[in-house]
Amino acid sequence: MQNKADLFPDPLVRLAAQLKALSHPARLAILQTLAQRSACVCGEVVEVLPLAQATVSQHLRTLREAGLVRGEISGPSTCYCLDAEAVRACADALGGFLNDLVPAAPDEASSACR
Amino acid sequence: MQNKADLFPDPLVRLAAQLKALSHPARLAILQTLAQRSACVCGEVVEVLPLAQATVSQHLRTLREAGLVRGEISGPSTCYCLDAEAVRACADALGGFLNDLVPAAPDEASSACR
DNA sequence: CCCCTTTATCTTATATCTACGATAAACGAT
DNA sequence: ATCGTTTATCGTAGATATAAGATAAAGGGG
Repeated sequence: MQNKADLFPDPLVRLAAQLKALSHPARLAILQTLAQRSACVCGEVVEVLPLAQATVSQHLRTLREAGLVRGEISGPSTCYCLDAEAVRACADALGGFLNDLVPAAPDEASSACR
Repeated sequence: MQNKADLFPDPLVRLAAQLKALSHPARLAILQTLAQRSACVCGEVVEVLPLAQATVSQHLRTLREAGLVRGEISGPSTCYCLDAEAVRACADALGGFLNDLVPAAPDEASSACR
């Protein structure tokens, strides 16, 4: 097949990668859970979600690799929490992209189709 | 395997689905292309992207099914354009979600990890 | 009617994602 | 050192996603 994704401008590739990390309900739920209890204990996340421990760990890894979440080992358990700065940066990036697409003004006549 | 995605709250499932539609660079590039030339001719999109016609058509279908883009047949060709309203709604949905996560105030001490 | 253009769909291949059992690794406690 | 707890990783099955060639469908022009 080949990976054509890298043929696109870098900003698009990076934005798409972050959105991919957000594109599963389990990962959105994990972010909510981490935000609610700022105490970010990993085991709690597993209890809250309807998924096996291995699956949750995998989703957490995805979020870590996307830079939206940080984790550090603390004794036998691991402490996860949102990277608030990164979450804001991601929100800004997508917000900027979408606002560039749609000039914000509600001029409904702007659509050329219909 | 089984689809565990539906076990999550409906708002999360819907938001995740929209983000999934945005999670590929080709689709982001398509949205930009449609926004730039409000004339939304489909063939132009194929010329701009480094992808085969069949692949572009498939990405366009994904965007249509996500409700972000509309298309109507016009003679032999097809006219696509952004659904500006839907794009704004999507931006608001994600913005709302992320702002709920991160209380906007830059109190960097809020992170419990490190 | 017969081409030509344009686009969607069919089919197939390859790759990536999702999910989880099994197992390993790390640590605290006994 | 052995055990129990907690979490990451390995291996793997099944599901989706990506990509494109081939082909069909639909319209315009001759």
